Amino acid sequence: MARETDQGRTSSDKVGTICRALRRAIIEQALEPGAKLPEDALGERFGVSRTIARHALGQLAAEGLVELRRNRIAVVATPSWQEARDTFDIRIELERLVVRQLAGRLSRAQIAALKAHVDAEDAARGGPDAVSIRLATEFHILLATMTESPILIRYVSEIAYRCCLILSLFSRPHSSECAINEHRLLIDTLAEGGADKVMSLMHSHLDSVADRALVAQAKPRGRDIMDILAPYAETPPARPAGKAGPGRSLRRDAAE
Amino acid sequence: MARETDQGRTSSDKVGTICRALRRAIIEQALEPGAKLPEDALGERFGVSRTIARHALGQLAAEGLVELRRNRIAVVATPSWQEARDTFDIRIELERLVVRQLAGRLSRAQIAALKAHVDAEDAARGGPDAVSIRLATEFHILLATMTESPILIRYVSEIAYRCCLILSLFSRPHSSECAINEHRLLIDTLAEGGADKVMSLMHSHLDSVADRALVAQAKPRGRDIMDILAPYAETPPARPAGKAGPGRSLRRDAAE
DNA sequence: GGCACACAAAGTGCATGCATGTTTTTTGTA
DNA sequence: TACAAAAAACATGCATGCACTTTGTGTGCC
Repeated sequence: MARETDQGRTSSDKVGTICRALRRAIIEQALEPGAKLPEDALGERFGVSRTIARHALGQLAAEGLVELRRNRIAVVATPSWQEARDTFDIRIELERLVVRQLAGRLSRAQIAALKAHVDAEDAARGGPDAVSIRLATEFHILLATMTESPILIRYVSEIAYRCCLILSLFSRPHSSECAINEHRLLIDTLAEGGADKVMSLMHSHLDSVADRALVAQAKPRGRDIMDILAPYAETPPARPAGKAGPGRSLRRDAAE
Repeated sequence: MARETDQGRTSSDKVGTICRALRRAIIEQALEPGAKLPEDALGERFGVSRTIARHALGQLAAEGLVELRRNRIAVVATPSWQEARDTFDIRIELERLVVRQLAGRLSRAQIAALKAHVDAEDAARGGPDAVSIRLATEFHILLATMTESPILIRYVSEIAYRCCLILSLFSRPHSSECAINEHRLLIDTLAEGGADKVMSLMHSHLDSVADRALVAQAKPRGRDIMDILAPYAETPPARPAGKAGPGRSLRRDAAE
């Protein structure tokens, strides 16, 4: 009874639970960009009321993972290619900051944890791409966590998740071996301690990740049909063979 | 006009209204760090129900402007000094990105808008510090807006607001003339177009802002009384041994 | 057969009510 | 008077209900 600020075990934190679940589902591409997220369905699935589901969607929207349109069903965010580029630009700067703070200051335990994580990445190489991408992302988040800077952690996490989303949108089948090697190299260089060296290493690592993801600009898989058909729209719909004249709302993909 | 991207301007958007109002109140120091924000009071004040007030608080918490503790009244965030430093570090990198994108690409109208804003800053020089700080912040947000990169705009806005909060916490009476001059110089250099030059200019500008704000680490004005008294707590109250050094602010939250 | 309007189904926007947890006041006791 | 336990007041956590908006569908008119 006379316990002092023991908020640990009794906190239900349903909103947080739903957020985590949805985040994970999104970055593992179980929920593709554009997938609908009705409050009712979420609430029912997680055993809570719409109120909570709604709140969770609000948080996810604040993180940029979900798009919230008024009076319309929320959908998983669908960043444009330009947004994707900008996101990676920001990510590069943020993670340079991370490794700058970390260079030469990691404890042995931390280095071990990082190596263990990369081993896990390695182990997942045979599995589905989604898991590899998630693990690679979580490596970067783990790195950020070690700065113990709440703001940096939050921003890097957020943007890394967004990049995950982007990868699932634009990237073709993911070749993750190189990323894993780069992660190992990153750890070693961090242990050595040259801040500038690690920063440029991180820079080029993320650059190559972005390149692998974004070279093929012309392939926006789950994009809005309006955008996909834009190049074809200049021909008149005289021959409506199923894909010439999109009226208005033909977004009939995704979400069962 | 754009067929989408029309979020929030129309209709009620009560949550957005409350968010904007609270943001402004916070950055103008009408609400000091640590100020309580009960859902009831907010709801009543803005003529909405607790549900909406609660949702708004959630958004603001996601932006880092308010702290949300379970089962407790929400309060305006109170960043630690270390968090403040980290925030400015991030801000520098983000705004370097902004001016990098903008250098040499501003239209005449945009430059005019920027200059007009600085004129407004100038006009507000006699008034209260809070307004000067807000205007200076909004200058940076205006700059970010011109990139037309939603992510960059969001992040810079968020972090600029946080910096506002930090200024109100740590900064002594604000001397804003220099900042205004620096803003003018920034505009001119942006118009000329040397990206590197503008970037380093922005860097030094924000560095000096941070310095003006953060030199006096030992002066956390509106802090929690527990933190304020922390240095004195280690000795019995009979003889408080002067300043034992601020060292660390003890974290009482057991956030797992 | 195609188009427009009307109507029904689905979904969100929001307020309210009750349960639970926290803070403050009251009260009983040494 | 000082102090601690109980209780009232207060505030949040969450579910539910209703109104309004959007969307899908059917019907009548051309």
